[in-house]
Amino acid sequence: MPDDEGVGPDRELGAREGAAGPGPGPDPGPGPGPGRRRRARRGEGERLREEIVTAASRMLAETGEVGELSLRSVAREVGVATTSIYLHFPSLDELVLAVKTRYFDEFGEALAAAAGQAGDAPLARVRASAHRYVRYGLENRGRYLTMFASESLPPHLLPAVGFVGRDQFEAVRDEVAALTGPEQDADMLAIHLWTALHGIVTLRAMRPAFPWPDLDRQIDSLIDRLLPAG
Amino acid sequence: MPDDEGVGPDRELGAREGAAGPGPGPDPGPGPGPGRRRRARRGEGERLREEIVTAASRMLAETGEVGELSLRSVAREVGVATTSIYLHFPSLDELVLAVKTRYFDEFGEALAAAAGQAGDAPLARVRASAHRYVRYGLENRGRYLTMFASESLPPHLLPAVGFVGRDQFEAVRDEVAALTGPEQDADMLAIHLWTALHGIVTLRAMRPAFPWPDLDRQIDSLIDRLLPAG
DNA sequence: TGTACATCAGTGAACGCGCGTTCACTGATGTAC
DNA sequence: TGTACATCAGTGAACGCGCGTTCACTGATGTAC
Repeated sequence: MPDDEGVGPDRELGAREGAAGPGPGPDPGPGPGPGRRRRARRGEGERLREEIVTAASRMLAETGEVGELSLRSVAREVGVATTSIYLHFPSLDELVLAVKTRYFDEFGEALAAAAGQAGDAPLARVRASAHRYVRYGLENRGRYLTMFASESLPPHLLPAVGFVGRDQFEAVRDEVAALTGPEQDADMLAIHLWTALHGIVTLRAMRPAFPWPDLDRQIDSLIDRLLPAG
Repeated sequence: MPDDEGVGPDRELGAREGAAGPGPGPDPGPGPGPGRRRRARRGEGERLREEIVTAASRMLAETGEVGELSLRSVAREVGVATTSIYLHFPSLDELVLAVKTRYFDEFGEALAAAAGQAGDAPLARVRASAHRYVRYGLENRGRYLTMFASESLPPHLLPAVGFVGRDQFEAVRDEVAALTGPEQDADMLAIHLWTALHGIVTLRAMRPAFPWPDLDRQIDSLIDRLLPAG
């Protein structure tokens, strides 16, 4: 047995009532059923916090509609009393902020990975980042809309965040700057590219009935136009 | 007095209780007060429909959040019983559709007017359209978001609309096609321009804290890059 | 010219629902003595 | 080793609110006779 820091077995997340279930029913599943959730031990209250963020993240990834998320629906999804959310988040806004933070982290990692796999050639890295940006946004529509469709955070929370999405912009800008060299206005070019990619994701998401061209061809054509041939 | 098409005096929209108000109070203003709304005469029931669309349009223009609009809040704004909305719209979705239709009409007119004022030179017309597109979107944030932030219409209504925004795209495309000539892929170029302009509007609206460059400079720079010089 | 009646335009009470928030409570886990 | 107690993690009933939707009703306007 490897060193487990004294954490016993059967310690998986979201575990509810062990072998000593109350009834003969084979469905002790989710929902506010008769069996209470097995409470975390002292010092492990953060486990519920993690479950809450995960559930809210899953729900927002599906709908992308921040306004449709409710405290009660998250509690239901986790299988916990509504009031238990308050143990970890003072309001729904703070929960949404935690979810957004996670989304941006994951998105940033995906972009960095794409550039990393593309090797060292600047143009290849820009292309890879751009394709990954759009593909990620379209494949994770709910996540992307939650990140960018509205700030939907109360003003007092914004300073803590800076402005979200900056990392995503800077990832693109660094690639562009490496590609075009110092004599070009890399900031302006990167803004062109970022806003254009954002427009592609959101318009395709909102107008699926439009006769869009092939996605890869569209992105390549855009880059050919926007960035000086290198 | 110019020819007024026989429409009598005192026929303004939203008129409520004339000189014969019930009480001495100087405030027969909005809200479900004691005085009932003066009912329209026979055959003029469409007047209320117009008032409802206007009120909903005003409310969505302020917030841009379709999900926050409720039947009851619209009725309150108009100063009418909630159930009266049903006299003209079978559901909130149909009302929102009517508002969107109006928004797109107005937006299309603004774009056409901008191109018209720019004269006959293709490049000048493209520039004018592009600047007007972005400026309109930013100055009418709520309208623009209502038009483009989500379809937010039930599937059975979509076929009736085609897809909204097509006129706006085609206005841009026609200008681009006139500018670049037949040997270029005008559709692709117009899509680049449309998605980029859309990205500029929505990202600026959602991320006001970002250090954006001067708007006109950004748009001109974008056009210089996207469209073949000439 | 007078009167009964249909219809048009709109009202208002009532329903059940999901919501955020509050409050007092529970009961296992760990700690002090 | 045993026991009283504090605390941590979570429950569940209750509140008032705005919502969409239903239903029976009202009452002025216009029309038929």
